[in-house]
Amino acid sequence: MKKKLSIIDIANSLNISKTTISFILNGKAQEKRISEELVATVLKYVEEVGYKPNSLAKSLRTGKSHTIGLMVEDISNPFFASIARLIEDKAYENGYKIIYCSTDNDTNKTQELIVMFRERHVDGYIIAPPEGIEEDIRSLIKDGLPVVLFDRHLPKVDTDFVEIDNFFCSYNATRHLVDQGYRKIAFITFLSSQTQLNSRLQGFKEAVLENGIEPIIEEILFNHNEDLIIGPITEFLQKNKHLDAVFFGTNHMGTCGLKVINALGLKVPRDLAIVSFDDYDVFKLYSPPVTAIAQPIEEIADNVITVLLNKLNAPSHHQKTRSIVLKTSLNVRGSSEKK
Amino acid sequence: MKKKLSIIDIANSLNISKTTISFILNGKAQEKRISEELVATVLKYVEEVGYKPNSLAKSLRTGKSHTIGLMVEDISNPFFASIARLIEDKAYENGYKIIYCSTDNDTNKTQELIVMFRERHVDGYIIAPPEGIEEDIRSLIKDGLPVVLFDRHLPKVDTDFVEIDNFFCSYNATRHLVDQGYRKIAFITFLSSQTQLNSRLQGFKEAVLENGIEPIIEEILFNHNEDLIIGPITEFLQKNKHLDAVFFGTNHMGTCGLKVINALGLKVPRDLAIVSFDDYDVFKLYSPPVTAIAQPIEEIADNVITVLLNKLNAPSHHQKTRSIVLKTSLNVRGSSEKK
DNA sequence: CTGAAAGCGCTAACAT
DNA sequence: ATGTTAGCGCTTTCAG
Repeated sequence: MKKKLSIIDIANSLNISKTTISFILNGKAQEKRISEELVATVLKYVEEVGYKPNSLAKSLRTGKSHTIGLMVEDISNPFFASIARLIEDKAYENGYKIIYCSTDNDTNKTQELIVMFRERHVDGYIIAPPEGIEEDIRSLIKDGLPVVLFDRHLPKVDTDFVEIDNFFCSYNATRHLVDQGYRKIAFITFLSSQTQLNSRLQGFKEAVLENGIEPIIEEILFNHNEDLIIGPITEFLQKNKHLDAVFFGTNHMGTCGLKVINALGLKVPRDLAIVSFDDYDVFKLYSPPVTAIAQPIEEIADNVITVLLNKLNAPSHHQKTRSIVLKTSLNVRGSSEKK
Repeated sequence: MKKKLSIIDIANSLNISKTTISFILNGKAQEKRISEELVATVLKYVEEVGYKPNSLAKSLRTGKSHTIGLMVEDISNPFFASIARLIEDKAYENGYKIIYCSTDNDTNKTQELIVMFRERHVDGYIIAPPEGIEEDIRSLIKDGLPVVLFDRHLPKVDTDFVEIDNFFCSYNATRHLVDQGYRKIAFITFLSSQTQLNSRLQGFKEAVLENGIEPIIEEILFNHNEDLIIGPITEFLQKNKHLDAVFFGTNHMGTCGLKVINALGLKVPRDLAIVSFDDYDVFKLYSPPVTAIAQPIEEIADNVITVLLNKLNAPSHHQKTRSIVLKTSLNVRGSSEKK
């Protein structure tokens, strides 16, 4: 119906040059010393007819798309979904829109996705990187594209990132189990060299070894399909009946673990005490409620977007990279009651 | 580093016209009867130097952005997060990317978001519409933009939509409670005229009235803030101690309800039987596990994207609109055991 | 203070 | 079968 109008249409209607309109619309009226009345007229007219600049043309010309690419492990994972929600809000507040994708921790998929984001000319990248993606990230940075990693980082790449103090909180949670009297503690995690998982593992080891306890570790292949996580956990728990506590390295692992525990009819914490990473409804509502390490989701999102916006608005691209490490809290609940 | 190359660069390198390149790259070689060898040469060279057409320029020229706008109520809600994940996958498979946003069921916010999506020239819209958005949706359709609604629809707007049989599954779940011997059944829902909520309410009413039971209904203001849901539920349950069963109208309501039930120390199902909409981990893992209405998430996503892609590829824009209504299943569990 | 004009990279009608 | 060229709508330099 109503034909999309362009800057020329409105220039004609107002009998002035489109340059002037452009200047006014881009806040350069002052700088270009355009009369206040003209500015007012133009603004009023533009508002009246509901003119919206074509952002595609604008992007083509300026090279900025005002789009941020967000790559998470899996948007349906509550941790990433919550982060995405918060990042979305902040981004929109600042005039950026988000395009997102789930990497499934798959390096190839992630590479393709990065190519696609580049094609789409996203202005900045927020990535929870899978392993093996170092080269691609480095290449982004080399080309001057702002990148912020979160949840984990790449030790061999000098980038900004924000994450939590994985070693400490894992160490701390393990100590909690020890303090509660547990001795046969297993750490169940994904088989991966991702920094966050590795630090969590180290934190666990440190805490048990320090107490003269032999670490028991079960590493499961990452898979989006729950059955392929539940299966191995079941097997593991059945083979290790002497365990008195389990520490789950991620929320997904924890949820799957609870399913297994229910299926096996184990009583928590009598048969098995439990601690899990990430605090969310499932853990709060379980009976007994599950002791969990709560990540400061809002703070993470805040920091990620702040760092990225800084880089986006940076006059020089040569600022120092920032590593932000945030504190977590251990929410102690019934699942790790004193033995 | 490596300067972004354009179609002209490669035309020059190969000493042919950019038109030819464009034709070849867009699969019009046959149609334009370009020699197979030339096609091969070009394709090979393009691959070699890693040339990627500038999609911005392409979009500006063609008017297609290959982007789909996805508007959900809240991306951090597990139902919407799961749907988003599935839609994302399908869209990427078909060469479309997703930009998404959370409406919070806020009409004004949604209007602004629609304006933004239009500015960004998204090719198609997938929307879980809030109330009062009829005019804006109508205007999208009038302008020839493909729109598919899901989860709910707008009775006064003739659009494609996919949703579940809310009336029936709600009726059915209520009957289940009645069959199990419950008589003082409350339906707790959000105060809203959204079709899915309304149908669920009607289904509940029908089922209880049919059995000579007085419907008890609690309607709570929609809010993103959990405390403002938990508060009213607490109050309601405390004032209505004679209840023997509660039916929660959405997953969020159900989760909040469980928190209240835990806080009040009520035993399920002895003190209160429970049924909730949407089946997810929290309900499966609760003790006792919660009887829930499972939506066919994958089917919903499949249908949504199929319908939208159809419209996107449609030769004519005058196809009939399609209303797709999918079946759910009632997963009966311990929370609604026979009284 | 304002306007003319070049050009971002691409597509497609039109020419050859 | 392949090349020429006119824009898509906008920003921005350069001239008044």
